[in-house]
Formats: sequence, structure tokens, C-alpha cells
Amino acid sequence: MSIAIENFVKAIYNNNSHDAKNTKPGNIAKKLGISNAAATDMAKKLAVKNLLHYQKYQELQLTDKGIKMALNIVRKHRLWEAFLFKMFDMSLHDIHKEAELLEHQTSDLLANKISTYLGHPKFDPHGDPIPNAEGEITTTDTSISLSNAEEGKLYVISRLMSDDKEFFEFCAHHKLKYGHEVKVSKQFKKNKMTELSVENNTILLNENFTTLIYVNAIN
Amino acid sequence: MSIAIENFVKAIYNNNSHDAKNTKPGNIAKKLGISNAAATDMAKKLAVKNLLHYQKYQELQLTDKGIKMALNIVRKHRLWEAFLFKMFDMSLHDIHKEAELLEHQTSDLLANKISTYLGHPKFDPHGDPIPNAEGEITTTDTSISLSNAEEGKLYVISRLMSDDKEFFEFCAHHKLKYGHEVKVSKQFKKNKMTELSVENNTILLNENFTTLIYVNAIN
DNA sequence: AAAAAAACTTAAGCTTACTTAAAAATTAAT
DNA sequence: ATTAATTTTTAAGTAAGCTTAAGTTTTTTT
Repeated sequence: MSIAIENFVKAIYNNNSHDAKNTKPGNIAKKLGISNAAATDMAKKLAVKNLLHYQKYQELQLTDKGIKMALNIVRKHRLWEAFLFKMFDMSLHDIHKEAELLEHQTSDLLANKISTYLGHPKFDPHGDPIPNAEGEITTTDTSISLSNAEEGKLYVISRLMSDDKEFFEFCAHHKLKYGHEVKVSKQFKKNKMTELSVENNTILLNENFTTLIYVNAIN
Repeated sequence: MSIAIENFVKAIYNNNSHDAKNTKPGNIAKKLGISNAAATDMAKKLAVKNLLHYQKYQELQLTDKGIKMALNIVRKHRLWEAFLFKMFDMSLHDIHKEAELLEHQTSDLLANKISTYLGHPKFDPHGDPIPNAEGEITTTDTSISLSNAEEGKLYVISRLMSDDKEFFEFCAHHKLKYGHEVKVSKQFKKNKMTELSVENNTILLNENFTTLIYVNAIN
């Protein structure tokens, strides 16, 4: 399967897992930086290959075969992220970019070697779960986005859900990293802003960022 | 530049360095597994891009720009080989296959990180020299092929020049590895065979293999 | 519920990287 | 030095993965 196909299937998978819904050609096209027409074309082609269900004007839905394929790519992507993060001093954004390329040129054999070397990690440096060699995600995610966190409570950052460079630079600068502790000091519900403290610093985040940062409460 | 172009330029470069000469479209086509016509087409296209000199029916010659490109890819290939060899327990042939894919999806930044991690190695596990970040090969190669080695002398293996799986399996099985010592016990010049001893075992190699194994004499 | 806007699909066309088949040139052989 | 064999080139055609433009359908707005 080509890189174009792999990226298309992955985009649908990612869209279905986080971004709520609206998995229609136009939305996928936007994520991949191609025209709507190209996305419709591709969707029809992948339906023939039994990778997704396609009906005119309806949402795109991966078949079991499509999901399996997506999980295989996602596994390689996240393993590369975890591996590069451990081995080299690189920004999360750079790591993401490299993984985006390497994921398509990685044999199952190499992926398994990387996984073994890392001790079969369950999460990548963004906190995203890494599917196992059979394509299963065994961890259950109980985290909530910062926008839904409760005032006064302590949390651990469990996920940074983005691939935007500025977002990662902001996070790195304010010590908002996977596994770090934060305390939510105030929720400004009307203005959709969240105030939190990280290592004695207080920062105020707006909705753009609070919906990307996921946390788990500390009992 | 596309993967097809990178592989074409690399094939010319490799052909010019080892395989003596005959760097014509047909020969490159054979190495890449494409038709002669496709190779001629590509050669004409790359001439327009100033990557090589092309004249009908003549040998293909990389321009300075083409050589620079080839060295950049070769650098990434060999760094990946060295890196995978160090990190994972994989056969030389598997490592070669992975590197063949990864080389095209590796940024200069990542290549430099790998090089730094390895301590800027000068050779890959086959003994091939690794160009530095500027695309220069600073080491001078004084090695000779086993077919030209002298009877009774001790040598160190400096290069295994192939990408054939059977060759590597044979080498691995007989302890013919980069850096290992061998003693040439007899040269059968008429039959073009070489007898040598490696760790108390005697093996007889024919020309197919002796021309692929390069060695340096031990003073 | 009709009009306007947005999204999706179709159609035609482009580029890349190939293919096969035939024509032209080179190389090898007698 | 012809002839034969091989190689290279040209020509025509294909598939993938896009594009833009125009036509449909759906969704949203009023």
C-alpha cells in the first residue's frame, strides 16, 4: 500500500478517535492538505480495496481491515516517537515530523525490535497509547481535557494532543510535559480559560490549548 | 526530490565507485529493476535538473550537484546501518534492507543526531566509508579484494561489498565479519579460488565471493 | 420552506514513474 | 567488413495521485 493510502487511512482513524465526528472527505482533505475532489476519489478507491465503507455524501468509516492497517501505522509512528525521544535530544515537534515519515518505511520486524528495546512501552511522549504487535490498545484512557478539570485539584499530564509546533514550544517553555504535575487553580467558564500552576508558576490558558492537554486526577 | 530520483542518482554513484564502469541506462535499469526505457527517460529528466550529464548512447555521469545528492543519501544509508547494527540484533542483510527505505525519509538533522550518538563513525558494518555532514569521505581506502591477497599473509576484513542475502548468511556462518582476522593459505589462480583460515576453520571461496570481500594486510 | 451557503461529486486534465513495442545506434562476432 | 546481437532510444500508453472547474446534494440560515 502506498504512502498516500496509509496517510489517508491514518487520517480517518485519528479523526474518529479524537475529533468527535465529521469524517467526511472534505475534513480529511483539510488534514492531508489535498483537495476535496482528491479525497472523494481516494475514498472510492479505498472502498474497492475494502479498507473503508463509502456511500455518497455519507461519513467515511474504516472497515476492520482499514482499522487494522491504521493501527499498524499508528503503532510505528508512536514507537518512533518514543524511541527518538529516548535516544536523541529533539523537540516533540521535530520528533513528530520524523515519525510521520519513518512510519511508512518501517517493517514489522524493526517495529518489534524498537518496542522490545524500549521495554514495550504503553504510551508515546505525547501520552498517546501505543498499539501492541497485534494492533490492540490494551490501556483504558480515563483522562479528561484541562478544560473539564476541577478547580483546586491536582492532576498529572497524560496527553498532549496536537502536532502544532507553537503548541509544543509553549508546552516545553512552561514545563507542560507528559507525566508532569499541575494544579488547576481556577476555571473561567464563561471565557473558557483555565488557570493552573506548574512548578510554582501560574499560567492562564485559553480554550485553544486546554482542549489539547489531557490530565488524570491524583487521588 | 522523489525516492525514484534519489535511488537513480545513488545507483549511478554506487556503480561508478565499485563496479568499474559501464554506467549506461541499461545497467542502472537492471540494478533498480526497471526497464531500459524508463532509465533513459529518467536520465534525460535528471540532466534537465542538472544532476547528471547526458548524451545519447554515452555513459551517465553525475554532476557535482548529483554527487552531492548521492553522498547525502549514502551518508544516511550507512549511518542507519551502523545505528541499527549497534542497537538491534539483526542480520546484515535485514539491516541493509531497512536502511534502503529509511535513508529517503531521514532529515539532515536526524542523520546528524545519529552520527553524534555513534561518535561520528567512519565506517558502516560492511566497512563502507560514511561521508561526513559536508558530504566528504575523508578516509583513504587501501584495502584489496581477497582475490588479490597474498598467500601466507594475515589480513583484517575491511569491507563486505554486497547486498545479497545469501552472501551475508554465508559470511555470518563462517565468521567473515568486518574487523575479523583471516589468513590466506592458498591462491588457486587458474581456478580463481582462494583458501583461507578463520578462527581455526579452513574455507575455500570462489571468485563470486573473493571479489566482494576486501581486506587490509596486518604488518 | 425557500434561498443561500457549504460540502460533496463528477469530469477533464496534469505530472510522475513506470510499461511494451518498434526504430536506431552501438558493439560484438564471424 | 558485413552481419548479428545487444543496447539504447523513441513512441505510445497506463496507473496513481493529484489539480481546477462545474454540477449536485446537503446543510444552514433566514
